[in-house]
Amino acid sequence: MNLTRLNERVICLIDMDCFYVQVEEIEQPEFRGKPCGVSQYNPYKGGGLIAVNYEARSFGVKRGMRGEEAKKLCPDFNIFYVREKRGKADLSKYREASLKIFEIILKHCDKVEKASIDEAYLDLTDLVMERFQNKSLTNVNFVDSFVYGSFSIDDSNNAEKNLKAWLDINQDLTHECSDVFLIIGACIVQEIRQDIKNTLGYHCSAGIAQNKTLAKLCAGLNKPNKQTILPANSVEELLQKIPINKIKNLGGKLGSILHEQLGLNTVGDLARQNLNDLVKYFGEKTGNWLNQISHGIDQEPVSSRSTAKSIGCSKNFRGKLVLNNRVKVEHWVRQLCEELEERLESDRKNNNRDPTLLVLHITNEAGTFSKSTSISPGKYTAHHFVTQVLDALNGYNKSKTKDDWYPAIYTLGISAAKFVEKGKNMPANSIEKFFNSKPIDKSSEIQPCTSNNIDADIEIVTEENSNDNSFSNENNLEIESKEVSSENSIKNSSNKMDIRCLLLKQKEKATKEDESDMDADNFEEEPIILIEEKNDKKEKKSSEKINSYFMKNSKEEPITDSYDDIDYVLCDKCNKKILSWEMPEHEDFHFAQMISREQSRENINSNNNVQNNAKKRIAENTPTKEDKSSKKTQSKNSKKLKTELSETLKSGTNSINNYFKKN
DNA sequence: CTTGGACATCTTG
DNA sequence: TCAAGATGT
Repeated sequence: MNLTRLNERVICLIDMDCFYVQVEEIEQPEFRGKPCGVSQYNPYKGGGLIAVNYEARSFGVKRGMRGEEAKKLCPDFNIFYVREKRGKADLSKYREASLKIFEIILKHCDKVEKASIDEAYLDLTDLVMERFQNKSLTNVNFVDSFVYGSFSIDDSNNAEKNLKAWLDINQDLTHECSDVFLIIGACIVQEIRQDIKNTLGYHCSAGIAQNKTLAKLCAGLNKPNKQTILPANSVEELLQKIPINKIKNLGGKLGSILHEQLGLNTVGDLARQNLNDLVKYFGEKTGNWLNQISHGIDQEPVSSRSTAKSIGCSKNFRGKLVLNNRVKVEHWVRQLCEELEERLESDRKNNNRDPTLLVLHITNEAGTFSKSTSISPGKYTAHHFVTQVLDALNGYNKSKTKDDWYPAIYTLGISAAKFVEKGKNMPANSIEKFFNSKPIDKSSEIQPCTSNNIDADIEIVTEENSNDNSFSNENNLEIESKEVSSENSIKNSSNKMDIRCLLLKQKEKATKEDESDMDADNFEEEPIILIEEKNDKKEKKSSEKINSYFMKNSKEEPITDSYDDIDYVLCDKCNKKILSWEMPEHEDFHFAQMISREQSRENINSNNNVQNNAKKRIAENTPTKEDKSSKKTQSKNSKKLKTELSETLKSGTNSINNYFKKN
């Protein structure tokens, strides 16, 4: 037995290149090799692009662009439209394609974690060790592989030479070292990718490294249709210059706190921070995680879970579409519940499980809230959901008149969760429920059946096993991993002192201002996170937005008999008054028309600019958080601190410097 | 001290 | 941006 096996893994991320586009291209091969994109909603604007193939990217077309914008950059740009149902995207075609791909992957490897509709993590350790120990090493014959790092002495810019140089160093594949394991892993990955390509026609990219975070990171280094190996010895070099937000889980708020408020640019900068400071700052868990990840350490296992923990749908209602009366609210509750029922039904078939929890989520001007109720056994129909949801929703309606709804709803979401095996959903509060409704834990699906499960009779075990090949309804879109720019200036100055000083200052300040109920020891343990008030931007623009909202309305919709104005929207396609909550369906109608025209090869590219106006971003009142200040669970002290600090920080351009200046 | 309910918030494509 | 989920408290 070799030591290496005990603490090293070979992990891979496989990521389909512009997945949705590939699905369409395979369906309609005549578009292969041409610049294409898949777009969603707002068909008359050319839609918002959710996937763009590489031919189109070379013209500068990007995800998120409008179809028409893309056409300007690339006149031959082809747009595929996602099917819509109830005013929302219907991704079933892509889910089915995804399933086929995963079936192939699973033929090669059983430790597969579905990370999204087009991404999978594989733990190849066992397979690699098997080949290593059997010495069943196929010839290393990489066709589209890269290695990260500089190994070629003479010409380090030549990727091919570089790879060859690295392979030469690790010529002896019987030599037990992590590079060899990665090479064997990369062979396996190449086989899998080739199988996918040969069987289904999809090309994909992959990263091979020692953990999930690194695999994901290096998968994005060379695309499309390429795979990248990250040797352990190159990790530091890579992280040194990689921007923090490229790391999985640091692409959002936490990442921007590190960047904007602490002035850290690269993972290397993060690695130079003092662990204690990170812990003080972000709490035990996050602080330690940041420290580990900054050194390329990530122990997260590849789980075999292949179904979602919750299934839900939601919709935003912007501008005049806000749900400000009961009719609209009930209409949309029904739509969402129907969709949910539909999706749960197929989930029930595929995954043999029932949800036990129904969750309502809303956003209005007072903030965002959620409320959950339990689902009674057997009551999985839209009808039941509607009743429950409306019941819960009423608690948020302060309107004094029976037809109106106040505060108007901006976002409505309904989801189902807490799945148990089919038929095991027991009436609430019954003791049987406690013993029988074992939540379905997909992470254990590979485990052999053991007898210590209270209710693991043979039948149930069989049912569980039958889940192995099913995949969840995930809606992630195609991954666009941007080229990692290496030109980031590496910040030289260590930031250790910054954090420490900041902490001291905070402490001082807090002690002064809130002496009575602040005790220093407790304070020490409380993580101090620089919360940039999430409403930053929103608050700024809200009043402006309201103005522009009214201006826009008066300009572009001067018509309509005034009394029912609120409920009607003027369709700028056909100039008819349409009930605002029926616009999506109405738009579908125009969309269908347009598509059929397009198919009959009429040129419709240039004729509907005017139509865009009505759909232009319309102002939306911003939720204020005031109402939430009474939350009982929040620590007064830390909240106060955070707010103070964030306000201080907000007010300056360079937050930390500014903080010190002010103090 | 552990677990679970009920929300709130974050991350991602 | 929006929608879907997962994670944190």
